[in-house]
Amino acid sequence: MQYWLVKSEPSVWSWEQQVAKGAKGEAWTGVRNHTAKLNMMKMKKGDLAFYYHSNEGKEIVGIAEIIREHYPDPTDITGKFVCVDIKAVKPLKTPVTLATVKTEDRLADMELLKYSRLSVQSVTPAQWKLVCKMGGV
DNA sequence: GCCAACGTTGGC
DNA sequence: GCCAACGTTGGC
Repeated sequence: MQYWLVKSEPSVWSWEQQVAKGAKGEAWTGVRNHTAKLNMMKMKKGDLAFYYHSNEGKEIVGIAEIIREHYPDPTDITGKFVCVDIKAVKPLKTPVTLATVKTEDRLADMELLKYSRLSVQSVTPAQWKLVCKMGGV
């Protein structure tokens, strides 16, 4: 069981849209970065991921579950990139903002702070627990 | 295979 | 809107 963090601009694909898809979930497409791709290829069915809103909000808003492991991204004409299917599990009671993450010493190593441009990141179990606690879950 | 130029992302 | 970080492209 591994933990992840996926990022989306709410104006492109928001948590609310993800929730509206329900248990069927939605393909997480459009990733065009090889580091992110490698992370997606490591994802297993049942793994959990934080759902982060970039640009607007800049906060972790919810928890999603990987419901289908990687397969070729249908939106990628070159066939090089992959996607996974995810579904919304539950929202954080209190969204954890980027500013809050920055003030927490124990989260100083989060990839969110180190590699701000990476759209699919891994999260350690310790980081996962702490962010859940901070988010009221 | 190096590296400069350029494009994109995302925080501020 | 600016800029830093970083990925990609293309000339040599």
